[in-house]
Amino acid sequence: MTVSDEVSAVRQAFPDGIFPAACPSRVVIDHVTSKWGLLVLLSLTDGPQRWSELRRRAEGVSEKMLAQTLRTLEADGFVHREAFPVIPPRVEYSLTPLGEELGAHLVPLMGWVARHADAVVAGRA
Amino acid sequence: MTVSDEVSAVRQAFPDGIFPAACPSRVVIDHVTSKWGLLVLLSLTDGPQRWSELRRRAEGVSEKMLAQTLRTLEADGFVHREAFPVIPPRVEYSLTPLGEELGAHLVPLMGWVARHADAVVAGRA
DNA sequence: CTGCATCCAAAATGATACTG
DNA sequence: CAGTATCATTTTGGATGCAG
Repeated sequence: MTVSDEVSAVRQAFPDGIFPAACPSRVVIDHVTSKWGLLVLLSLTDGPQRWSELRRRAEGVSEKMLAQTLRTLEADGFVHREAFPVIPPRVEYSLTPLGEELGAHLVPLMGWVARHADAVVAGRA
Repeated sequence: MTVSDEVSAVRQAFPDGIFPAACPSRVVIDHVTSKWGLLVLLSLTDGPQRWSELRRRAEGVSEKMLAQTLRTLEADGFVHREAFPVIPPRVEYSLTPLGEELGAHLVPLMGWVARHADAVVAGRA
């Protein structure tokens, strides 16, 4: 075993070590690891945030992609959207309990990447 | 703090909570969380594997994308490629020490997703 | 068997203008 | 402020042929 005990969890889900194309995990993985999905989820681990704040923190995201990402994550049950009927409009996004669980796995991953990214990029001739 | 201590690691890297577009982490994240990068890395946590085996396990990947993914991960220093000068050709891919570290974070994530994917997908009306 | 190169189709993404 | 609509662009994917 090269990694750890958690491997068994993956093994249970994929006994023959194959990741089926039709597997529901593929869908979720695609959403979570999408270009902006990860950044949005990570931002939200800091607590509820407004649209404009998310747009600012996930630097480079277009309005279209942010809207799409948020709607996807909301449909997946990771993100909660709450709109306040005021003028000007105010909408707050936050993680659901499920989203918090997911974030608990994402944060260490991002932490590791942040620590090693410079070395990795530097190593690419 | 909504998630855990590891948050501080991310905070250190991104003090103002902004994920800069030009950040090296973006590049690494894009590779690691690419559609096939994740599956290839996950497969390799089982140990060294040949091209044909990876192609079979990451169900649905085309030759073009597998080749591209492997070259990217190799350039990043996550994957080691060893070609044996035999006929017919035999090429084995494995995780580098860096890749093992990364895999250690990816496996728990995938485990969690595998356990929740069905519920998530079912919940999408 | 393990790839790389090329062409073409399709999907994801982005810039911009506009609305409640 | 928080989006939507539209169009242009980029990226991705599949099919095919070929080489070591």
